[in-house]
Amino acid sequence: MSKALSHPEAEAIDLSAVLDALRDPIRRAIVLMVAEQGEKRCSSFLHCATKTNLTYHVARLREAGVIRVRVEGPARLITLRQDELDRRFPGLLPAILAGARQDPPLARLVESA
Amino acid sequence: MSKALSHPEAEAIDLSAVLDALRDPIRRAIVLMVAEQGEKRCSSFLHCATKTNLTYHVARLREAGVIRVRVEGPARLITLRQDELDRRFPGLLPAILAGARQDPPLARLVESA
DNA sequence: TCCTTGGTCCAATATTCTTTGAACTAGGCT
DNA sequence: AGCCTAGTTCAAAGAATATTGGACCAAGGA
Repeated sequence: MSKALSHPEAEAIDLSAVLDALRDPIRRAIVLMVAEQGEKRCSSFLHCATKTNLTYHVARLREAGVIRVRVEGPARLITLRQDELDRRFPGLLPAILAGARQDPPLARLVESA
Repeated sequence: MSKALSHPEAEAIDLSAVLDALRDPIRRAIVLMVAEQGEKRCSSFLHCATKTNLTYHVARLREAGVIRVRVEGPARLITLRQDELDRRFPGLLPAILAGARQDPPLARLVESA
């Protein structure tokens, strides 16, 4: 039986956890790319970090409530919890995404995916 | 001769550094209180942490570009770099402050100051 | 001058976060 | 079955953060 990936409820999303999740450039790159291109699989980010390390970063984003991960066959598909997040912390995610877009090295990471 | 406290230029403020600074509840309490009550001295926050520890947290906020610290006699006076921050990352600080206000334990910290 | 107030600085510890390799599992294809 | 793809798990090592105590310093008042 496959383990159910745990996601916090929308109302339980914690500000410290979200800021903590988004303070890392690799994690911001993942989030930015999903924001711009929609659902992505983990392997789309192998140019950012090793496989093991990606598992770690994706788990942090998921546990913070920033992304949702669903299992489809052998792959994990990642989406942004944009609406839920914006209801809980209005304006926060858009502001951070805008900041991420201004960052050339980060934008380059997103390009190269 | 008194050391000149270093503050990053407005354009040099880094998103990772800002999120890093604001991910800590003690630091958010400091920022929230200065946002609501205007200029404050370090000692206003002694109920949040020890003296030494406050020096540390205040330095992190300053080095991230979130607050400005000026020396007046024996005291350090703290203000928010609200306008500069909002020009660099529009909407970010307001969103985080709004989130902080929703947080009962944090709001209680601000009350008790 | 001595004392108090308001903080700083340093060094040590504790904790937490990040990264890695090696071994593993689960699904799907042939 | 055997193999590949996609990703997980674990343990260990390394790096960064947080917290504390003790000594210190500078300004201002008695």
